[in-house]
Amino acid sequence: MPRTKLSADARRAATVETVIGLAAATNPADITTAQIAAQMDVTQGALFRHFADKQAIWAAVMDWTATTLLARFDAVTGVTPIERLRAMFATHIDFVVTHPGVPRILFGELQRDGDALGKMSVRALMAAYRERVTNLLTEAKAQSLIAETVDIPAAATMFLGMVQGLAMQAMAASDFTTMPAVSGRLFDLFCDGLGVAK
Amino acid sequence: MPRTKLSADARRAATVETVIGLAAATNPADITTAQIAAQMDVTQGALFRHFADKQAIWAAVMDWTATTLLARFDAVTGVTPIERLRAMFATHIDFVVTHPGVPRILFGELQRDGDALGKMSVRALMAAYRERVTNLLTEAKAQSLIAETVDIPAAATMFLGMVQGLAMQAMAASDFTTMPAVSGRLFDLFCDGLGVAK
DNA sequence: AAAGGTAGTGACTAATTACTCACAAAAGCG
DNA sequence: CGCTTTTGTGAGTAATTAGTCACTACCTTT
Repeated sequence: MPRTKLSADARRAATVETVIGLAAATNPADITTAQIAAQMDVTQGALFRHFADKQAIWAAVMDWTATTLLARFDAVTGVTPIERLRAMFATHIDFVVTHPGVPRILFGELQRDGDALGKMSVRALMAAYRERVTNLLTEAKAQSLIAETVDIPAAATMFLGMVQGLAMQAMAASDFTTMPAVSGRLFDLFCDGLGVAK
Repeated sequence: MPRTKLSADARRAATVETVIGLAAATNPADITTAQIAAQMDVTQGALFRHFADKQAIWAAVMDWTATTLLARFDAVTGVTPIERLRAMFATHIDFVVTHPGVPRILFGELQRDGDALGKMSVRALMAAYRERVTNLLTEAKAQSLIAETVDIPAAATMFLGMVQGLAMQAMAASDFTTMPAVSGRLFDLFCDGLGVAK
């Protein structure tokens, strides 16, 4: 029983936060509405006052993730596009380390069949992400900061792959704390591939 | 009702194949024992004669995957270690394209809590994979085929990340057919990072 | 061909889980 | 304060699903 009632907006936000917290230690596919409610000190029924169904909860989580992550990307600063790319990479890693539940949920949504809502969100997020990376790479090439010959789509795929691979390897090891240490060296290697001057 | 009874071994093998087939189009977390049985023209009860529980089915799938994939890696040929690395990459992509259910199952197992059987298998597979990549990179460096300065652990992480990222992006797009086309260009970029002479 | 072991059946169960709804109580507004 | 709106309760329910088991039918071996 909640000491204080929350407004609908606040309750929804709290739900998203709770779900992400739970996902840090639990397989998202195994998270039940009962578990979420219990964690929030609320009954199960209360959840369905704010979300039409369980899917809507996942959709809200994905929404929050996309909004927050993209906002942080857009807040990134740096003199050269390469510096901004590096900052973006670090920002993303930091986000994942502080919210380990997020990649788990993301991967879980990706598993859904057909065109499920959650999957569409992930797709949109990845597309927006890719676009930002591509733009920075294009800018870098225009400024001759990277080799003229760089295959930009391939480089964008590799950039995304670095983050995703790192996240997967962290999940496999059940340890996200080592990510920041590896990430710098990984980005250096990426720069070598682009022919960035040092 | 099955036209012919199968031996226990054959039935287990058929089950693994069926599950991988189902996972190509269905979220592994949503695959039920009833579905598996139906697909095999067998009753649900029959499955539990060959597997102690559902977990055991996933474990068998992971076993098959690890064995098959590693065997293909070890069968790879090429004059230089770099050529072998490229062949390994292509082999993996080819495997994923012909068995799209496999990465989905793998990602699903990775989601499990704690030290679930399936997760341990994935972990072992990834470790064995990483070891092979590391060995080839070390060999390449010894033969001066790649820059002396290459950060081998980072390069191994990047190699795994390329495959995993590619698989994830294919899952997001629900389209595995474009993978081979991208993979060659991706590997070229990887070589640039290593400083491979062309 | 008879026997014995093995694969498969089919009907069952116990547990879980998303979702509902009539009612209660808190919040906020004039 | 008194009234309305909105949030939360608690006790459901219907559906799904992994796993069981006594029995049957097939296959192989001698």
